[in-house]
Order: sequence, then structure tokens, then C-alpha cells
Amino acid sequence: MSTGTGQLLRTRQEKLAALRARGIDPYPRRCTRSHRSDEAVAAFLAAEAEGKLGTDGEGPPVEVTGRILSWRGHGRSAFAHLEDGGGRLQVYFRRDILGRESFATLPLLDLGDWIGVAGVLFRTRTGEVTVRVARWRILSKSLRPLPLAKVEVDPETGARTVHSGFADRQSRYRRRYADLAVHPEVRDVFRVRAGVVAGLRRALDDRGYLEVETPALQPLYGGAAARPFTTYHNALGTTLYLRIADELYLKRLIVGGFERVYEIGKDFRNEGIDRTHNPEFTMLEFYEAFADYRRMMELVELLVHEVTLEVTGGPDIDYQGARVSTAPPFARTTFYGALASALGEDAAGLDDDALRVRTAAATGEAPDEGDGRGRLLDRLFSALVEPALVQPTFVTDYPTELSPLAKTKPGEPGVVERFELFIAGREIANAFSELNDPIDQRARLEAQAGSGRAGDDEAHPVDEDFLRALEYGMPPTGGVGIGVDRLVMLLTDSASIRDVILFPVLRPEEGR
RNA sequence: GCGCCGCUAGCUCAAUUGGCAGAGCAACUGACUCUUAAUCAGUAGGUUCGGGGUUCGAUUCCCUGGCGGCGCACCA
Repeated sequence: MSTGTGQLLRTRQEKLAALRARGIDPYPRRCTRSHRSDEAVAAFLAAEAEGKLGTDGEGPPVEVTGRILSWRGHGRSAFAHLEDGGGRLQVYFRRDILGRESFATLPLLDLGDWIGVAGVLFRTRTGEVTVRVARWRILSKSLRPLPLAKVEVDPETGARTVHSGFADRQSRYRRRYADLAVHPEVRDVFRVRAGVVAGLRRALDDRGYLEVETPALQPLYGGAAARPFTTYHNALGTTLYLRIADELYLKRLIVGGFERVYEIGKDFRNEGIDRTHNPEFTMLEFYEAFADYRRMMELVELLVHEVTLEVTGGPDIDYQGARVSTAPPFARTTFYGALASALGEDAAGLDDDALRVRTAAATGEAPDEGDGRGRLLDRLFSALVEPALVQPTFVTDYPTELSPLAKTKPGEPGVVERFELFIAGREIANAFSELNDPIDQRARLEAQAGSGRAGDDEAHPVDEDFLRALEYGMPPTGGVGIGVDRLVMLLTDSASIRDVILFPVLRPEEGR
């Protein structure tokens, strides 16, 4: 630890000791408050509107609690801003009101301390509603300086200008508590996140869906193409995996007779980390018996629209400079149709070698030797089509090679009944008419397992129990997966998934 | 995994061709009873990410390692 930090910490320790020496408990057991800061201001404004202010313009007495964010001392008086769950409130200390002893204790406070103050509200000369403090008490001493920025507020527009501050992204994720303490806008992101999850849950509950919980610890993983995290259960003496998708368990529940089920939970994928990938992430999956992918498309359209309205107050989303409208209906295109428009020719008619050439041209790199047809099509689509899908767009009818759990489309060989929803160039939802033919499903899973033996380490093992469930009989079913984190990114204009996950996965901190 | 950029005081950042390592904020001391990026005067705070090299001299140039950001690749 550098000398600088040591000094800062030591100074605060000394103030802590000085408080105790004066018989003050820096961490009292209890405290009281009458108003949150926003409620206090509202109470003052109400009294003012009703002409109930005192002769000196004083409003109602309040008792508020908060963290000290700024301090402006003026000799025998001082101004500070406190922050609590309701926002910021200015407080004003005067020696002639507090008395010598109470006032003389103020220098033992630091930015970051929690205090409680009691007094009447008034307006300062500049018009700010402020507590004229008659009594104050420390509620919790801060021993480590918060990376507080200076904030300049334009009195006319209310626009905030932040001077210096806490900018290092990794430090902010690592010390999220400090990031949150210092950045109200970060707290807002997670309020929106909670609203999105609540909105999705309500929308599904209202439509007769049953919320369920399926295992995160699984003896076999499946339902997506991803490498799993592996763990070990001591008592059973067996390997377990953290789930990579909920899909196969939720379909077992449809077999069991629940007609509409959903789960909002964590999936875990042992893969790289980047702007749109965190190793653990939140997935919403929902399945509806007697529905197909077209019905699910309408449902997804409504869900996205409803949640957007709820969270933003309107149908539009501003994401990274683009304005997106979630007003239904969303655009619809087919996988091969969109690809043909972008490519200038029909990809379905190209042989693998030609596809390989087109892919190399589109991505600027030669595809891997082992890439199969499905993989090539996927890469080509990602490079040529996805970035252009800014307005909400359903892409339907994917190649069978990419979709081992989806029903084929009648009359269109090589295509399955599947859609993905893209917004702002990102995949938000993935859905299909679920394959319920146990024999076809077995054949496709075994083909996947075969490619696993051939070296594709993301293909799955065959889940015999899942196939047994299908053999009992699963009704026609539509299923959808929505990446909740990515939806929250859109709705909060966040560039990185780490900005919408409170504690994203990071390399462990070295040393202390 | 590859490429580019970066790592200097608690925070945000400077430092000329390679020539005494600086500023603002935070902290500390003092002044100041309506301030709000408060102001004014002063003080302290540094393994310039680590290691090696070139040089009279390295924050600066070279090599190497670490960490991070961004982009690419990967991610049915």
C-alpha cells in the first residue's frame, strides 16, 4: 500500500478515535428519520404552496439521514450535501445554532460518513431547499475515501457536469459498492433491470404461465451449444455440470402436463468474456403447449413492447445513438431471404466450396477447415445481415444444421420452424416449434454427439432421460429463450453486458 | 488466441529531442456565518505496473513479463 493511501486511512482512524474520546459512538445501534430527502423537499414545497411557511420562511421540521457527498466550510458555518435513497439534500450548519461543542465536532466528519440531522427546512438565497441543522449525529464513520467526483449542477437547466471522478472500468466493476455509491446513474440501471425482470414475469403470469425452477446442477448439460462448467458432488461421488440452458428440463415439464411454463434463471457457459458475454447470465425461457413458433413470435413482440413501455414510458429505445421502435408489428424476413438480399445470390443454391469462398470474403478471414455448412451459413449471416438489423426484426426459417431441437418446416427441406429476434444488430430472442418426434430428436442428437467425437467440443452428449420424456409424448409446443441481460442493455443504453450485471466475472484480484 | 492502445499521487490527468516527476480534486494546517466545482494562504502525499538492457542520465528508447481497455476471432 502506498504512503498516500496509508495517510488517508490513518487520518480517518484518528478521527474515529477522536469521536470515541468525546464519548460519541461512531456506529450507533439505531437511528431515526422522519423523511427521506425527496419527501422532505416535497413537504417543504407543499407548505410553501399552502402559505404555511414561518415568518423567516422556515418550513416543517425534518429529521433526515444520509451519506455526506460534499462539504463547503465557511468558518462558523458550513454547507454539505447528503444523499439517501431519495436523492440529494443540502444541509446547513451554523455555530450559533448548534453551539460550540457540536459545531467543533464537525471537523471529525469526512466525505462518505453517514449522519443524521434534524432541523427546519428553508430556502437559501440561491433558492435551494435546505435543512437548517439544529442537531446532528454520526451514524457510521467512513474509514476509506470514496472516489467522489465534483459535480457541477447548472441551476438553470439542472444539467450535471462531473469533474474527474471514478473512471477505471475494471475498478468500478470490482468495487461495485463504490461505483454505486458514487454514481446514481449506475443505481438507476439496476432499478431498470429489476423493472425489466418484473415486467417479463408479470406479462407471463398474466398469460397463464407457471413460473418454475429447474436444476442448475445437472448430471448432463444440453439445450445449447456451449462448453459447461464442471463440478463434483462429494457424497454422490459424481460429476455435475452447471446448466448451459433450461430447455431440456422445461420441455420435460410440458411432457408432465403443464401447458405453460417459464423460468428466469442463471445459465453458465465456460467461454470467453466480452462486451456481450458474461460466463453466468440470466436467461428467460418459456414454453407453451399447443403453440408453434408463429404464436411465440406474436408473444415475443408483445413482451418486448410491453416491457419497453413500462421501463421507458414509450415505445422507443435509444441505443448507442440509434433510435429503435418497438411498436408492433416487427419486420419479418427469412434467413435465406435476408442472406440472398445481402449476398446478391441464393445461398441455398451454393455448394460448400462456394459458401466457403463467400464467407471468407465477408469476414475477411478464411473459415476453419472443420466448419460445416451450418457453421458457414451462420458466419455469413452474422457478417452480412445481423449488423443491419437495427429495427426489431424477426428472422425465420433457419437451416436445419443450426437447429437440432427445432421442427422442420413442411415442404421446405433443410429449413426449420425457428425465429430469432434482432434489435440494434443483436440477437435478443431465439425460438422454435419444438421438436417433439422422439425418433427424429434421437437421430439429431446422436448426429451432434457424433460431431462431438469428431472434435467439436461444444456438441452435447445424448440426454437419454430427455429422449425418454419425449417418448412418453410431448404435445406440439412453442418455446422461446430471451437473454435478459442483453434486453436490459438495450433498455439502459449500456454498451457492455458488464454494465448491467452487478458483479460481473473478473479475474481474481491479486494479493490483498 | 490475434491486433491496436494504455498503466505516472487516493481520483482525473500532464511532463518538450532522453535532462531536477507536475496540476486539479480529495487529505492536512490556517482564514472565512447563505455556499454549491465555495474562495484565499500554506503543507504533505510518488517502487512513473514488474524485471532486464542502452545511456553520463530513462516516465520517455529497446527487450521481456503482468494487468486492463477497445477491436477481431470464438460463442446452434
